[in-house]
Amino acid sequence: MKLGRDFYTRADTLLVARELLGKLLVVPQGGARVAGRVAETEAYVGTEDRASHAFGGRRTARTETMYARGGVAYVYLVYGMHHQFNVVTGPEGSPQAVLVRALEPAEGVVYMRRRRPVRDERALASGPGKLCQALGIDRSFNGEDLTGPRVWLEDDGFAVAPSEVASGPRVGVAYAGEHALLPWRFWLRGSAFVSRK
DNA sequence: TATAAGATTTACT
DNA sequence: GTAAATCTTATAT
Repeated sequence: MKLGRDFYTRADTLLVARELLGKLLVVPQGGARVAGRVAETEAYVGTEDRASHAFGGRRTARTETMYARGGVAYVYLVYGMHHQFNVVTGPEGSPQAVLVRALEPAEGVVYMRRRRPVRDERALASGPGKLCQALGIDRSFNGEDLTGPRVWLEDDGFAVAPSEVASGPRVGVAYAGEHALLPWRFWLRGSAFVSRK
């Protein structure tokens, strides 16, 4: 079933990041379901996190979405060419989000392959930019309500035991100093679909 | 105004 | 392993 507002608005973003593992990210298109199981996430926590776009309370046209209430999509462009899909968490005015970094293709794989002609299924969505290309997520999804009909996360009963969740430092945030070392990246232990080997 | 660097991926050496 | 592609934002002229 589709995750409701209450899942996202909780205060503990790290908990949301952990619990998103194993859920399905669904983007219906062409009358079909296109979905992947979340294999890797990263938490970006509020104004104190030097790695976060909202560090120090920064507020720009791009980061405005991070300040929305939990349960909306934060989609932006990095390096001028790759989209990143995030889930906003916490209450309105609290800029926190969880970056979805990797998916295991689950439904509508043919639609994903149409946009990403790769041989190995493991390369379809094993990275934050890759999964956006595979699912057709672009900036038009920024601010989209995750309890609405265009994109959402759902629980299909797939259980993830605590021992199956691994954690470690986040990727690509070396500029964040000591905050770059915090174990705020989570992934399914042993999954072949995470972004790094 | 100009420049540098980034929550990355891919192709080529 | 290194480099290129190229939009947004921050900081320096």
